[in-house]
Order: sequence, then structure tokens, then C-alpha cells
Amino acid sequence: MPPANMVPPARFSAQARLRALQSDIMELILERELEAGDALPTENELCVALGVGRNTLRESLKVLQALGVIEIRHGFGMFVAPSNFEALADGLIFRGRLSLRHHGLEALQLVDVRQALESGLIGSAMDVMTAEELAAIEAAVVRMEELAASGEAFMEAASDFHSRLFAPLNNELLLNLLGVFWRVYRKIHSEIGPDGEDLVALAALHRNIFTAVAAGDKAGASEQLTRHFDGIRRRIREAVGE
Amino acid sequence: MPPANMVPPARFSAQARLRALQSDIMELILERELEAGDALPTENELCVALGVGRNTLRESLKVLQALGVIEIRHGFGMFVAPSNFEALADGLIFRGRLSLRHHGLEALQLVDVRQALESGLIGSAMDVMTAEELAAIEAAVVRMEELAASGEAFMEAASDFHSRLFAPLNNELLLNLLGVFWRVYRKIHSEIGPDGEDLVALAALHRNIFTAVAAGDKAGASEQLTRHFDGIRRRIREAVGE
DNA sequence: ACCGTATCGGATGTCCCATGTCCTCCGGAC
DNA sequence: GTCCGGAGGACATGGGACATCCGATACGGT
Repeated sequence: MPPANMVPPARFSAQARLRALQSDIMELILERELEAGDALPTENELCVALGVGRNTLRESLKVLQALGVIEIRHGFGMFVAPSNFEALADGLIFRGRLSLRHHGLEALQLVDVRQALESGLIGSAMDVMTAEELAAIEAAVVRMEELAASGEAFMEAASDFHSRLFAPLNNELLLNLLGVFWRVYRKIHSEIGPDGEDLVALAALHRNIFTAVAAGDKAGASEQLTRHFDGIRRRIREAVGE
Repeated sequence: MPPANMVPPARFSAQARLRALQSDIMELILERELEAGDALPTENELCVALGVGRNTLRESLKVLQALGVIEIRHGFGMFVAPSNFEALADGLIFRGRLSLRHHGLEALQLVDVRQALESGLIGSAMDVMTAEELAAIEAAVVRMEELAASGEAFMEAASDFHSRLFAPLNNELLLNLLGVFWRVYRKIHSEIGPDGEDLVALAALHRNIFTAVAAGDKAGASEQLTRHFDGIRRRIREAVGE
């Protein structure tokens, strides 16, 4: 028996304790009314405050960092982080790649969710879209067409196009989520091989989407988006079918 | 030691190294063609294989566990995990609570995303809904009405109702995502105080949704859902406005 | 022969210590 | 006033020791 060491509350599983530790840290942030950008106590101070060892604490800290709750700057300190979905992307990318070895189920489900979001929200976005934002979207289309004409891949430009479509909604959470989906798709795309797709046709598809948006044709925009996603699904199925 | 002893590749930031380590672990899983449920090498084996210390490795391992990539069982081993979004929920709950101290921005954005998903997908769900599934939905409504009549809160039943609405789509990713949103909302709800809402009215609202779904009225179902979310938004604004 | 219990081995959990690395800040030199 | 370099603080990494937990095997009672 340990000599009056401390309360060994080992009655609960280690998993629960670690989760509790993470919650404790988050509670501490909320209690002290820290805001995004504020500094947290140092590791040693947290060790004392929470009554755990530095390693155990660091494991929780790393998790919170991955969750986008805190930001750790080597040699300086830890801070409450701004919104961040990087970690979610990594997890989804892994799941998507794992699913590709089977029937691509998760990858296809991901496309479904993305389609629901984009097709469902394009109408709302069009309602509040300004002329400047519309111009930025067209600029993205033009960039895609230029790249397509020179035979270069334009993942970057396409991502930009989709982002700008929904920027008017002013919903960072949504943009983050779509950004994550995009990163996952991009990774999966590079996984299933160099595209045998027609870049020019793909650019034209995006031009169609823009045209519908510019014309205020909500149903048309939604339909064009749906067609786009059908193409993505087809590609995934082909890759898995092999 | 094996290879990487003499090159402490500190030329990249520590953050990048940790991310790389996580990627390495995931790559290792994919390379060895491990599937959900399969065991990973032990910590010591991974230390040797990846050329890092046990502490460093464990920090990455904990992150992967939080991301739902792996499952760690104390005293037994580590395994490739089935889909799991618990961690994402924790991160979002924290963000939501943090935002409530200001203007509830993130909380409201979360509702917007959820509305886009539910209102946008209800039509598709109705297309493939079977009679059994429809009956299950009605059962959930009945349970809500019973609880409302006796004055009890019915978060549980309401959550069940929404889950069953989209179960026909057979999209686990979507259900997970909605489940996460629901948990966040539930936590925030308990944060902003005991509801001053009329349970009976809320149950009636869900009954309306069911009626529209049962009648095959897609537009009506979507509209009822939108009304429901308007109520949620109003509640959040009231809580923040105080 | 069967079954519950006891022990064992392996794996993870927790912690401490030592050292390396990075960042910011401050003070001196130009 | 500006720039550069040292000092100090804080996080990063690695190793070791011990505690805890779980599954499996071996033992002894029935």
C-alpha cells in the first residue's frame, strides 16, 4: 500500500480519468474567463492545479490542441485557440482512405453530406450575395478555365471557388466544415490516382454553376451542384470497383 | 540506434513533427492493411519502428484516440477503432460554451449548419423511408407527447426522433454528425438554464413534422423543421441577450 | 472431469528527471 | 534610434521506474 500518498481514485477507468482531465482543463479555461488568444497557465502550474503529472497532463493538452481548443507555441506558452478543424480533417481522411480498401462507403457518405450542405445552402447564399462576392466567384471560374486550358490541375482554384460560393453566409463553422470535406476529397482524389477526367469539362461545369448563380436561378444552381457531385461519386465508385 | 539517431531533424517545427508522427502511425496502419478491430503493435514496438521515445509516441497515440482513429484498452493493447466522433463533440461543446459568453455566434452557426443538413435532406430521407421506419418515428413522437403531458423534459426522445428521421438514408457519417450537433445543443441548452419553453407546444411541433413526413409533403416537412430551428435560435439569442 | 480461483505475464497508465530546443525580452554596442 | 546577442523561461523529447489493469493459464477444490 502506498504510504498515504494521495487519493488513489483508481476506481474509475483510465479512459474516464483522461476525459475528466480534459474536461477539467476546459472548465478551468471557462472559469477563469479566458478568451481566444489568452495565455493558459504553464504546464507546471497546471500540474499542481490539477494534481496530475506533467506527462499525463501533456497527453490531455495535446488532445486539446488537436481538437483546436488550445494552441501550443514551443518555448512561449499555451493559448486559447481560434476555431480550428485541422484535426477533424485528419481523422476523416484516415477513415476515407480506410474505406477505400473496401467499398468506399465512408467516402461516398462524405460526398452525400457535402452535397446536402452545398445544394441546400446555395439558395440562402445567393440571397445575401453582393456584387463583389459574385465577381470574386467569377474570377475563380476564370482561373480554373485558364488552368484547364493549359492542362494543369486546379484543385486549389476549385476549392477557392466553392469557398467563395458560401462566403456570403458569413458562417465560419460551415466554411471550416466544407474546407475539411474538401481536404478529405483532395487527399482521396490523389489516392485514387491521377485523374482521367477532362479538365475542360470540369471547368465548364463550374462555369455553369456560376452562370446559374449569377442569373439568380436557385433551382438551376442546386441542380448543377448535384450534377457535379454525381461526377465525384462516379469517380469514387470507379476507383473502388477496380 | 537504427537510422535516425544522428539527425535530430529539428529544422521543422515541433508541431510539424508531431503531425508527421500521427501521419506516420496512420500510414503504418494503412500499409499493414489493418482493419477496424485489428490490433496495433505495442507501444514499445512502435517506439522502435518510428524511432521516437515512448512519451512522444504516446502523445500522438492519445491524439489519434481522441480523433477516433484508434482505441486503447488499458493492459491489453491498441486497436483500429470503428467510427467515432466523440472528440469532435467535446471540441464543439467547448467552442459553443465559449461563444455563449460573447454573442453566441458559434452556437448560432452550428444551428444553421444543422438546419441546412436536416431541412435539405428530409426530402431524400422521405424518398427511401419504409413503413417500419415511419412507424418508429411516430413512436418517438408519441413518447415525446407522453413525457410532455407529465411535465418531464424529453431531450432524449427528441434526439431519438431526429435520428430516426434520417436513419433511412443509411449514412452513418451524417448520423454521427447530427448526433454531435445534438450533443452540443443539449449541453448548451443545459447551460443556458432550465427551459422556460412549453413542452406541449414543442411536442406538437414535432407532431407536425411527423404529419408532414407521413403525408409525403416534402416542402411542408422542410418548413416545419425550419420553424423548429427558428425557435432554437430564438432561445439562444435570448440567453445571450441577457 | 468440471469449474471457480489464484497467479502470472504482458501492455498500458502515471510520474519524475535530465537534457535539448525554441521563443521573447532586455541590455549593450554601433 | 536601431540592431544584435545573451539570459531566462517555457515547451519538446527521451529514458527509466513503478503502478495498474486485463486476459490467460495453471492450480486446487468439488
